Amino acid sequence: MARGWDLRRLGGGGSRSNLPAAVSERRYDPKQIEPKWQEIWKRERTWEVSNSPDGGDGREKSYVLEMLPYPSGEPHIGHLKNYSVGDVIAHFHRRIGRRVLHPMGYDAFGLPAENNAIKTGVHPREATNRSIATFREAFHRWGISIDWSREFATHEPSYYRWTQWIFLKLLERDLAYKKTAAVNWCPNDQTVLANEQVIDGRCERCGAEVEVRQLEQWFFRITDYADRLLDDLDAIDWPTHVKAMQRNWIGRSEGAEVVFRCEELGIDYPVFTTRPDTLFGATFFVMAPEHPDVFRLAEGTSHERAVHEYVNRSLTEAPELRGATDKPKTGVPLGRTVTNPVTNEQIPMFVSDYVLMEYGTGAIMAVPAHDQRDYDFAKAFDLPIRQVVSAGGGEDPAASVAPGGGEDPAASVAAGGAEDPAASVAPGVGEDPAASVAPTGGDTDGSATEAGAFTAHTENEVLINSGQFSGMNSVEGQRAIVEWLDREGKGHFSVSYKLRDWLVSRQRYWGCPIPVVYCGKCGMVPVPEADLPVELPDIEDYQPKGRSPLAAAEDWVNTRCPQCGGAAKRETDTLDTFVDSSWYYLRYCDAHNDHAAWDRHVLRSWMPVDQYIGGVEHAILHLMYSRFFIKALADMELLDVQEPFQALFTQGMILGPDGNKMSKSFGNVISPQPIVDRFGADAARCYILVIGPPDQDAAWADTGIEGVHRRLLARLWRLADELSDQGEGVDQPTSPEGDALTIVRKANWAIEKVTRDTATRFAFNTALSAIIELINEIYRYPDADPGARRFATATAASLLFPFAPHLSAEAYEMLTGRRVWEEPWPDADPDMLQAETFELVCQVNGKVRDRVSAPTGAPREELEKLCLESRGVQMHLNGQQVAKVIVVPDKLVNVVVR
RNA sequence: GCGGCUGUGGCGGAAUUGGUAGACGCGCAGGCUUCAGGUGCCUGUGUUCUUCGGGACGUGGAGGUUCGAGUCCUCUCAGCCGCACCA
Repeated sequence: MARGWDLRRLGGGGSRSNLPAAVSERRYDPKQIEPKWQEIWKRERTWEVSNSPDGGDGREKSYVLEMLPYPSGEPHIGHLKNYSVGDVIAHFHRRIGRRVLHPMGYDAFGLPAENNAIKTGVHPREATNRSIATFREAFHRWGISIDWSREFATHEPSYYRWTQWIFLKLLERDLAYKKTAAVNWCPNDQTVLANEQVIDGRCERCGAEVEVRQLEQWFFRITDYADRLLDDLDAIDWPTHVKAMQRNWIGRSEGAEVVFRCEELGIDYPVFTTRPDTLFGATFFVMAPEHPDVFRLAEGTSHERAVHEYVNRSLTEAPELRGATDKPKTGVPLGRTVTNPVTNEQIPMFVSDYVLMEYGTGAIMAVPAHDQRDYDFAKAFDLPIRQVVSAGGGEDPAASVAPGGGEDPAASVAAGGAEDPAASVAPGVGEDPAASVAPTGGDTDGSATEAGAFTAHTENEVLINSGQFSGMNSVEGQRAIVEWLDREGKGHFSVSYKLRDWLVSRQRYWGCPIPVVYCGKCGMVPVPEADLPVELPDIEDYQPKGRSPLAAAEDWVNTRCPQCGGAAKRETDTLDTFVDSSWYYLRYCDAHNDHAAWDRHVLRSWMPVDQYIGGVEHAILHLMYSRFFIKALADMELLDVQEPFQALFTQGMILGPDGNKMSKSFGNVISPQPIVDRFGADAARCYILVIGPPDQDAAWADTGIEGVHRRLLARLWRLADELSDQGEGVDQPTSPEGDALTIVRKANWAIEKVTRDTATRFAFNTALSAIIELINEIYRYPDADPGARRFATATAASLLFPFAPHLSAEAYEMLTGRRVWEEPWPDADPDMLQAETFELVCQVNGKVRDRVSAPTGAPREELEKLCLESRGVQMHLNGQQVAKVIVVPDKLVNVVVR
């Protein structure tokens, strides 16, 4: 230390004192600083927090959690961002006096390790444990403040024992069940997939085209919770787009179930509709190709053969081709009719692939006048189209649709007469089939009317051609029709969901075994809790062959029935890894409990997670499954919260320097480790946070990290070094003057700014900018009172701690000998937040014409006078009459002239 | 088609409740220190006109409200994300 100081003296030569630092041999060296503090934190277990009952020391709890990492190879830059954001929040909460739980673990089961095992023969456990070691090492080197005492991985028997226990609890409650169903099969990964894991007809993981197979599989009854999953979104502090995605996925629609009877076969076919008000317009009936009754219906009719051909073609068609919304409608008649329950008309039945078996009842009533898809089908098959709802009722219909209805064909239709100016307003409808018929179809005799196929569903709509219901608006009509159907036993109100039950079994090895056995006498028998865990055996051959590789482990498969003691076989499917990660945050609360998954009282002291941080890619799967688990477990009175994650923050992606998503194929992958090696963890963390709002995507730029290193970290270090022996205390000087006052004010401004940006907005980019501004200000006045500079520098170090913990700890220690994380978060001195003068903005007609210095808190009259007298304002008034003067105290004066 | 989001200098981005547009960083230009430097330090940097006083224009576009609009309202254009033949 002494040597460095001497060199500075020599080089400084007594001129401006910002020079000495420049010639110093001592430099900011993260390679020295970072390991030093990491060692201290590890040795002293600084970030551990206890569950002891007296731990209730009056401090408010805060559970800060980043999403469980899947350890594969090395961590990437997205991990660095995720844990940097989380660590800022964890540190900040500690510094403002909360008891913070900030744990870490690993999502250790899963396909990549297993696929690697198939290729290389290395046991998935071995590869996974290696990756875990690499991740753990990285988190240490990044200086993330983790309570390591609670660490675990989901592939450890001491963890999955409880995953199995939860499975049994769900089974007990009939929330886990087995059924044969059409499921998504990935031919590449040789396993089934959950609905949520199929993207555009392809496997989310490997991209292979998914096949549909009829298989017996395990499901969790998440649909029982659809309404609660939907409603409780209102009570949690999540980004709107994530809530929107969940709502969308749950896909609740209200409507009615209406029964259409096939008299010839004497079978009732219920359909679901959201538009029971259009029931009089149902002129035909369509079933999905997968509907179990299609062959039976067609049997003995002249269409039997055509139906077989059509269905077979549909079932073998590639899902994404079949799902294309723009392809022409196809289908064949079934040769049967059903009765429209309100008109008693016999309407023809069809089979068509635009009807989905998975939604509703797999059959629909088709209302071509008011549904685009049905309309397209009716046109293709020359079926009757009957308008039963009229937009706008008696008054000029155009009025209700005209604004913004340009691209809406209804506008031209509703306008009725072609003379109506509104009709000509609708551009670009020429290519729409409806448009060509619209002008003549405007009259309401019902025969040729294909109007309204696209009308919005509003209270202005009125039912027509609907018997006793004609004249009601469509909202009234819906209710009246369904009530009538209900009385007649032909229908009732109903709710439908897009959400399906969660398919949890996988025909793969590297996952949590499902704890049931199959006994010839007793059937399916759950493994008793006392016998858990059912341990995953080691096997020779990982190759999937359409069934789990576990099926070949005969010693393991063959077992005794827990009930009768007879020969039995184990379930060989394993659980979807999303099951493992649906409850891990509970285990952290009580990680070492070996007689229960958790203690309910301990859980009560930590749950829910106060701040969850992760990527949007988990907006549906992981987050929905976890919410389901919590609700189910709460219903079993095993815990006391209704939602796992009270607040959610979704961080944006770090893109490659070229602005593209980082990927090997673009060759734009930035790996965090070389960055940390070169600039240090503090610089890497700060750069990732200063680059922009953390919830937005941002492209990596090497020059940016150099900026942070230079302007923020190295300069703070130099200030601390320079000031370390220029005094003792770092308290705010009692009555600073001149430059010292300026510096002290800036420090207080920064305290206020950093606190607000960090606590309420997650605006870490502007918080860091404020610290840079403070450092710039200390630099700007090298000759100011060292006491003021020491105070400001210590303040900067203190504020920077959540972002750059190593350097901050070092700088703070250089100045004070104390540990910055043991200091309370600084409080801004209100007296220092306002100067005695401010720059008054002088405007004429809203344009800035001058700026003059004015005393803070000056009365309006004085400000008005100052403004009117200012040179710039005088120049622009030149004799015009002042109409009005607006005064905003301590800010501006606007002179309005005519 | 439905739902959600974003448009601000050469670049990333600031701007709290309607009140100085462009904080901070990068880049660029000039200067100082240095044997030298890709280090450090200082100054300047929206566009444009200028008689060097200053003026005009400027937040995707067009209107509107207001003394005053990046911010509020209406319409519109572009891009991104999610879902999608969901009855």
